Amino acid sequence: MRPRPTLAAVARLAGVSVSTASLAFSGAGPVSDATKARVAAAADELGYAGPDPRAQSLRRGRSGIIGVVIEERLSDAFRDPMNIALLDGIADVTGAAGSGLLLLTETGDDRAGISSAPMDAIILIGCSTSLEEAVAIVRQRGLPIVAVEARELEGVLPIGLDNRAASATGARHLRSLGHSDIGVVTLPLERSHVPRPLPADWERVATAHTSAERLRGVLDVYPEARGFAASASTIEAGREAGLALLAGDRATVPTAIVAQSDLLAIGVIRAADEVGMIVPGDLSVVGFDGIRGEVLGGIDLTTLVQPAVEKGRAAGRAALQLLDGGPAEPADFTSVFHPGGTTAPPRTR
Amino acid sequence: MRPRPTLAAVARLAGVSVSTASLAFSGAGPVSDATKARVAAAADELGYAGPDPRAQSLRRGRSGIIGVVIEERLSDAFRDPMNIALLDGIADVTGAAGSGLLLLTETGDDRAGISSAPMDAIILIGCSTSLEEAVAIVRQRGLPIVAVEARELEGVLPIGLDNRAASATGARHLRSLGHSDIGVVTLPLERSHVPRPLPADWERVATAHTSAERLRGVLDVYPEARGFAASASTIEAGREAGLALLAGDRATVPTAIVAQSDLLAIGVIRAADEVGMIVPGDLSVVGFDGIRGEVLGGIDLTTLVQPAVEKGRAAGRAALQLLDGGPAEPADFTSVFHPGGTTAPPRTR
DNA sequence: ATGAAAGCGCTAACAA
DNA sequence: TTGTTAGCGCTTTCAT
Repeated sequence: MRPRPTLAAVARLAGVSVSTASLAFSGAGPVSDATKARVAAAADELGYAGPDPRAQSLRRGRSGIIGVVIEERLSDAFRDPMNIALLDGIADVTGAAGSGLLLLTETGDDRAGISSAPMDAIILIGCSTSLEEAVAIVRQRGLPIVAVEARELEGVLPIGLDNRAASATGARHLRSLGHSDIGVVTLPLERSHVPRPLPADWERVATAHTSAERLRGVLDVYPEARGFAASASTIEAGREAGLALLAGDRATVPTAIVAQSDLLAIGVIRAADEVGMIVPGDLSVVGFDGIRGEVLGGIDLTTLVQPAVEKGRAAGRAALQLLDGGPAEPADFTSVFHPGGTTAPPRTR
Repeated sequence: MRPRPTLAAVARLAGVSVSTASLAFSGAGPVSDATKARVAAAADELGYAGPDPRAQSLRRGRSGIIGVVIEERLSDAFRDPMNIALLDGIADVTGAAGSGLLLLTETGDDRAGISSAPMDAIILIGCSTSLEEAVAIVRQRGLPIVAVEARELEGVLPIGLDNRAASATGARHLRSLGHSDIGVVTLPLERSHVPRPLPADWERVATAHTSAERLRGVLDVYPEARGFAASASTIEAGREAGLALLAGDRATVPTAIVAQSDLLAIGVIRAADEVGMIVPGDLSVVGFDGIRGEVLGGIDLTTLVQPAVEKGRAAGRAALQLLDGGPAEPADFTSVFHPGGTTAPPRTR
């Protein structure tokens, strides 16, 4: 691997000044065609691959990179279709603008990336259980910050979702069907993703904004709902939580369960199946997200459909606007209630 | 957003030279504790967030970023669990080394990223249908290149998989069961991912290395096998391909199908189901990959299990070694045949 | 239309 | 232990 030729070398060979060569390269600017051609020839001969992005970054004060911070390990994060949709939406916008996406995970003490990777802006997704620290670091660096579904935070542009209202809608649907005893399976509420019954002081310990909001929405309608916090947004975690809520005498068990994600809902349905309960005959189940495809196994889930890709696009757009120095539009998305086949009136007993 | 303070400013405030401040910051180097403290205090007062990564990149000639090139849109790429596993393996190694992963897609004319993003090395994954161009660009830039399951290419460090041999193993399994008429559902073979029967001149038009190798493996055992090229590695594409191969009179239809991915295999099984064929009674199905989890829907697929995460780790390690200037170890992985419940002797007819 | 010069913020020699 | 110096490769005034 030869040392990479520099623009200076090209200029020298072409017999022009460095600045002229630079202009000739960028295409724009007043350069005679003859000169342009000579520069091109020289570049070709030397195998010049274009301006060094590192030098460009320094000179222009821009790296062309947008960081995306994900809380978990990639394999976990990508297990949830919502994250993928979100990322896809972001990539859609930023890719079109010529910016690359730098994937940063926040696992362990791996603050390295977030505190020192070259980036022009940062988008925080799915990292609600440890927002503060990330934000503190990034803010110190003076980078524009966009956060998807995070608690309002000084200097952070929010991309929101109507988690509380939408969840309340789902709950009211159950109420209108006649359910009076329901359970909630929440997404992880705190940093320590330990599955466990919802503690009484959850409001105090909860650091995950999305989970808390969705929970509040349900409690708005069913203040007495019992809850169980799942360990992750996976089918397996949902199943576990479902088994926990459905354990015991049939008469003492909830007649409906609101799950905070569709994957959790599928897990709950599976749990119901395992304990011999029919959905929706014996148990109604409501999800959240509106995922499509294979994982559903043909189930028409009653759920709240959120515009995940659009959310991603908005986040990407906001990041681009912020780093352009312009004011960015905070966005607020609305979920749509989808009445599916997993809810029905409770069996009279 | 104030202009970001520079190291020079910190040094001035602390009353030391810039180089001393630099050393004090990096922790290493001989600096008195008193000085260190003063520098720290100054940094604190100014809100200095550490060295500017852009300047560091230029000075050190390293950006700390490793590019990962994916052929398709993210949403497509992430639909295949193998890609996620691969990425996870890569992230595992590179993350530990403090390098970030820059996600680059190769969609459309978006060569921007790959030709000008700041990176120290690049890993090509799942982009076998348009390898050459990508490699040409990157090689020009003088970046170390690692390619996963790609055709041997000058200056590209290969991370291989025994695609041909493993596929042959799967085929021989079918032969030993007594099958004589089999079909193959291949992954996309060319750039234009159009689903269609395998053309006679596939060897000439195929640009996808993995698909071609797996196909050769099957043809080594069944030279007469009929093929159908799927449009992607998805269940739906597999179903489509399956329906195509299983159309027509039961007597003229293959008794076994080798699918080049597990997702395709599941699709084929679904197709079989739709045309009223029982797996494995009426039709044996072999997959490739060894995915686990929900998508399988409880099916114990006969397949070839590849070490995807390990492959990713090897790719990450290789990239790191290359950019350290050291020689890197090409790696070659082996798939393990897993005899599952989707293959059986053909029904006598 | 072209050239000269001044840094972007940092680090790594080398000197003191 | 600390300071001085010289760039990394490029872009952007400003002058010609």
